[in-house]
Amino acid sequence: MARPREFDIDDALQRAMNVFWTHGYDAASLPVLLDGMGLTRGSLYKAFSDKKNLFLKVLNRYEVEAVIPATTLLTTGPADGLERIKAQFDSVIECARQGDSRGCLLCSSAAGVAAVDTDIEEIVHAQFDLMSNAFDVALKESNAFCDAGEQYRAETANLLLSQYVGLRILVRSKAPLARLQQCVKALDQLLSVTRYRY
Amino acid sequence: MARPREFDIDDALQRAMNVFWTHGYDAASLPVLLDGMGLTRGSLYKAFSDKKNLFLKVLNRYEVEAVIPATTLLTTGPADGLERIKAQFDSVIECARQGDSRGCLLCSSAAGVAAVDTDIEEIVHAQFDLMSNAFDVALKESNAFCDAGEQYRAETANLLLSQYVGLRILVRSKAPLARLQQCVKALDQLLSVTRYRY
DNA sequence: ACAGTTCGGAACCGACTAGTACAAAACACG
DNA sequence: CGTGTTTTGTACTAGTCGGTTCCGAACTGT
Repeated sequence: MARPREFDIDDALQRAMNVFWTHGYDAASLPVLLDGMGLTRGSLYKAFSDKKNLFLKVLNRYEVEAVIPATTLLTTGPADGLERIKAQFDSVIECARQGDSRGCLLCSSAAGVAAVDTDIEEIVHAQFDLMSNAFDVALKESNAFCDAGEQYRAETANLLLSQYVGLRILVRSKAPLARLQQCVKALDQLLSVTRYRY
Repeated sequence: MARPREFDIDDALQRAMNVFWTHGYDAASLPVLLDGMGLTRGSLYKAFSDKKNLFLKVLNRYEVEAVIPATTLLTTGPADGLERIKAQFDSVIECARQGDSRGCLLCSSAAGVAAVDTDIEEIVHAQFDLMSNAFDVALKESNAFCDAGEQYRAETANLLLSQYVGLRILVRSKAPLARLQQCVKALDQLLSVTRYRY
């Protein structure tokens, strides 16, 4: 009945995510987006209404693409929960070591456009919640924290969240790799020390 | 010999800092800046060449106005270094509690414009260094860490830096106060636990 | 083959951007 | 009281922003 769309809407979203990820919301102008997504203005507005709506869809995709995998890595797996947490932070370092200084779309958005737009702010909060809860589960499934009180675990989970955010921001600001590695090493040590409390 | 400037250049810089602090670099458009600074286009360009240069001057002022005071609070004072660190984080919470969700100009810039412009990136790195060193001094002057190795202290200092950055970003993203408080409480506890290692 | 839709592409929109040019106003000095 | 110098405010530039409109092309169901 109608002419079919010439591009895959999911591919386009994927490319849009990469553009926003590297440039940030503001710096990702329409021409930059269109170029990166490989389509024209008309197609974009037909498929995604406007830039902000596109970004909202991208944020949801980022949740599926990046946040959920991270949380499942934290909440499942045979190893001790503390090992999973360390693995999580190690993977951040590994990204930076390979020259990827984009950081985390979620964290960067939190500092930028999320401070202005409430719709975006809401999504950011929700995804921070996911991360915090995942950290909490990992702590619960660790030898060091399994016997800790619920309150104490929740607090530590939020500590890990803010630690994660801070590290990601440092990555994006192109902080020297040594500094990033020191952060993670200190975190490992601090968490290991706590083990002996219980 | 000539007409004197009608505004105090330091006052203007102060106001500019506030504008950048609340809006961020990109969102602080010329009209917004001019309005906030209380002067006109001609005067601004006469005194500060252009927007980026103004921002560089503002960042330096932020160092004097906010970073240096924070570092002196960390490096001097009668109390134990660990208490100073806790006080530092508590003051961040107190800011947020009073409804100031601007966060930290330095941290927000790290996530935003510093990722694009190398001049800004440089200043951000330098100020992160100041903070990191200040944390290091505070650790050195604490009962818990005074006997720790230099390496271990440096690592912990960077942990505190990234923790600080993350917390500030969470504040700017208007994360619920409870989450912020939990972060700091967990940090306090974790640092207190480490005391018993030495 | 044809009607009915939806596509992609480009021209166009007003608003806004950072930055410049210039004339008038305001002071200091002789 | 000029005169020279600098600041001031405003008009203006050239370009970009996100977003709309329009039309011919391309495809589908009948």
